[in-house]
Amino acid sequence: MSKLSFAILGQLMRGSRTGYDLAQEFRDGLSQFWHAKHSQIYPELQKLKDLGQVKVSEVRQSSRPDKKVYNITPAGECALLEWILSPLPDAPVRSELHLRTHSIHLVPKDQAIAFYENELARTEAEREGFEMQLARLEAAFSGIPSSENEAFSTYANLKFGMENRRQVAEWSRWLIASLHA
Amino acid sequence: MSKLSFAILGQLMRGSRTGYDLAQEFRDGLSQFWHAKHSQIYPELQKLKDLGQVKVSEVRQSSRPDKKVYNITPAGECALLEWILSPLPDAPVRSELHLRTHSIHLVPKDQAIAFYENELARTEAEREGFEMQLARLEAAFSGIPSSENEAFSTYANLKFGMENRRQVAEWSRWLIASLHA
DNA sequence: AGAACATATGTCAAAATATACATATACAAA
DNA sequence: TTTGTATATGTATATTTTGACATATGTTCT
Repeated sequence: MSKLSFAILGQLMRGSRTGYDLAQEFRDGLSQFWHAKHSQIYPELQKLKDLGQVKVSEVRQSSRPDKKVYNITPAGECALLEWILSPLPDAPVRSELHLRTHSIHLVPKDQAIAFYENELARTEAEREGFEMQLARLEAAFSGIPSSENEAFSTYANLKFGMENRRQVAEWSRWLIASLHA
Repeated sequence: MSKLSFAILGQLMRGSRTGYDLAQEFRDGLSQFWHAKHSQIYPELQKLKDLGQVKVSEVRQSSRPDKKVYNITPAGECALLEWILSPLPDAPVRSELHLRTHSIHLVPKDQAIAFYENELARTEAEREGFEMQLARLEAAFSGIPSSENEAFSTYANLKFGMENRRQVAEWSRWLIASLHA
């Protein structure tokens, strides 16, 4: 069972989805903490079906191409629940931004400043995105959702994203100021 | 030219290294922002040699196995400098911690709390590691290294690591408190 | 004397991921 | 009418990364 399997099961636990639906979620909101392309998703759904962790029902559509709707099975639920709190392996970090920063003393300062100004703008835009989503969730639930609700999990990750972008932005500003000095 | 190539060139820019040296650096300090195993490094050094971006000299040793010392070439330097400020592609995020958090509402609260208490301890330990390294660098340079110095780049990444772990720890504490409520 | 460990360099197979190829329907815009 | 876009599902190929296998030297500890 790959990590992608659990990513998919986690989504199916929130309701029925097609491979296409999942691909869109991995491209958009979900992409803040996991990412996958449809070329990975379709074969993975097949594997999960063979393992009996999801079941599929084909739905005929007239206005659109037919689709395959996937649901999690009790076996799938069981596997998901076991995985959530199992020991977390320390994931190898690969940040190209910091790989570049590691050699930043080699380049002209003005160009480096422009580079990080650009990164800062991206980071701020992302932070605003998180803040808007958080505000929407808070409005819908009149505050923080209770911890039994799936919206709580979503809230926790959105909050992380917002705080994280804030931290990255602050660091970028420090770096830009240091390069100016 | 893969990202690993640039990771290696960045290290060789700081001085001669063997494949073994690089593997250790990727396992230890460098691993905070890039990671690679020796099984990836040795073939990559071969490719870089074929491209003329590094040169190798074999060193006979009496007290240890012979070794191959790699140096960056002018062509390698040129490729590295071009890469540092080139447009940064947005890297797909894959955080297993947040993938799990996405389903945290499904598990018993007390077990979830224990899980995040454990993560918090790891994060704090990492933060202390960064703080100690930062303190050592500051002591060695009597403050922040100047931005032309390679120690500046190292300092910037250590500072990021420290601030990042602080943010992650704060979020973990918030999450634990929310699960208690 | 034997075991464990750090040094040192490689290869091979499998898994994970990305990029491109491939096809089909329906709707809206130009 | 043709072009583009969203829906919908796949396969094929290449690259990246991991984990296991493989070997050899010298030192230190028991």
